[in-house]
Amino acid sequence: MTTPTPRDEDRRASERTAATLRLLSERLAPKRRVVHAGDVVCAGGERFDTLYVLTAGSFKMVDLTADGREHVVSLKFRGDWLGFDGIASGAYRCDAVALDTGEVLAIRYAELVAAGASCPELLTALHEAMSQEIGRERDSLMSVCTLPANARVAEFLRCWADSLARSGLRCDQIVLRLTRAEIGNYLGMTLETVSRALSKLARDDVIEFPEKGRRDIRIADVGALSGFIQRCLEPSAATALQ
Amino acid sequence: MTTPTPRDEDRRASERTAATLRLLSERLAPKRRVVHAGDVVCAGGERFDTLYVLTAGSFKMVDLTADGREHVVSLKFRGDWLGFDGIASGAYRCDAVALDTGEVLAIRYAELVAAGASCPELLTALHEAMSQEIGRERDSLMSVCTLPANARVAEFLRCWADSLARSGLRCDQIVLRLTRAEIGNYLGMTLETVSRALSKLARDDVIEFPEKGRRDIRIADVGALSGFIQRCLEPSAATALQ
DNA sequence: CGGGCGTTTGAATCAAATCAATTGGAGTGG
DNA sequence: CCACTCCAATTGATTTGATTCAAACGCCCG
Repeated sequence: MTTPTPRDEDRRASERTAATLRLLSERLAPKRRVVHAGDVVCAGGERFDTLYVLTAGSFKMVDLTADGREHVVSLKFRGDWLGFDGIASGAYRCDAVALDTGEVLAIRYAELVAAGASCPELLTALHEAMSQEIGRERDSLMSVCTLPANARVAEFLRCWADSLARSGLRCDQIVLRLTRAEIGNYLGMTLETVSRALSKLARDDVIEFPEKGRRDIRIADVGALSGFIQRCLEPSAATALQ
Repeated sequence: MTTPTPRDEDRRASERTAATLRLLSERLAPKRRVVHAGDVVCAGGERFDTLYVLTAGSFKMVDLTADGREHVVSLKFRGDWLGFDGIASGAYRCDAVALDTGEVLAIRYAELVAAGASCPELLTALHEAMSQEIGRERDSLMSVCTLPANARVAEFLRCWADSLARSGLRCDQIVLRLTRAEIGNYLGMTLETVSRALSKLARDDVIEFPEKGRRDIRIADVGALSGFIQRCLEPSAATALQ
């Protein structure tokens, strides 16, 4: 089971995003832009006029508060759009920072809406992407609110694996391109707690660290992650702690 | 200072939502629907085909997890739209429950998009509302992740007051139509902690309970709430705890 | 008046943060 | 190649903020 066959659901999702990317390319001839780790697209505060669609690689969205602290608010993968938060206020609200090398399509919002008049599928694609972001962000809010630390880290990995699966990529091998501190920032806990949670997951054989450096993670069975999360919620959770 | 003059920003926001409501009414002649406390619009799981715009009253959005627990994920006020989460999946993802009597406009999504072809302002209104929801939800995620319990409750009140201000309503008087348990559920803490935080805020004269029943809250100065939140974050926060 | 629900408040407990020390890997330069 | 630094990560000890458990109060309504 080194390269498990994708679930139907994931395959369909993957095909759908492929179709959307094709549609956008054909109808709008968007500029393609290759990005490398650390590159910033949609800098917070910058005037909004274009949306970006991620065709490869991954991004973190970083919000800066007035008092200087910064916060990772979401992660983006193939098929996700960047920049929606700019439509309402006319300026991007946070930075999109590339985590590895990848590619985005730059889509002028005005052009997209104009083209939408003659090609409703474009609007449908836009609305679905926005709707999905709303739902996705709600889910992450939910898990932050209700799950204990160990489960939250497990859920984080599960989401990451899910996103990879939906992108059509193998999801049994995750290369974390975030430090423990950044993961903690994203999940609302300290880096020590993240580290402890990962150690606990490894100790329970839910994940594995194949390399010496502990940046990449093997997830033999995504279902085991869900199981771990469940165990954290049960009252008799003696095993899922410590 | 019993009825403070609205800030310019709030006045403009209020006018903008009024303009949007007018536009929707003129172009789409949407059905108006009066709701009473407890009424459900957009039941989770129901097939999606219409969006609702709130013209009066307030709503809570309640998400039900697979295992039966429910979670208040956001609050809605005049000018907010309900049902965006249904676009992507074709079904509403959570219940919208009225907190008091109010009114919504029912807008068929298909009609809205069709009318958008000849009246781009309709699409702009839709996109701005969705974008705003994305930004708003991000903010609430942020505060849940980073603020300690006392500050989180203060922030909750500040947001509620802000929303009232943007609706053109007086914001120095809030009638909580949620129990402590529901507030706690929304903010990711227990009802006891909410109660303690409110008591603390009252003890510090940031809020007041004018009535015997402790459901409505006077906020003489919204700025004082922000000050309280700041104090919670400072390292020498001796005063903002306990 | 009495029952029921929501709320407040106190005391004990616990999970996570903080503080602190150590390890480990990557990169640099002698 | 090794010594050195730097930064990320791990792990342990301690503290603390929030939950849990428990009791009492207040309000509403039959």
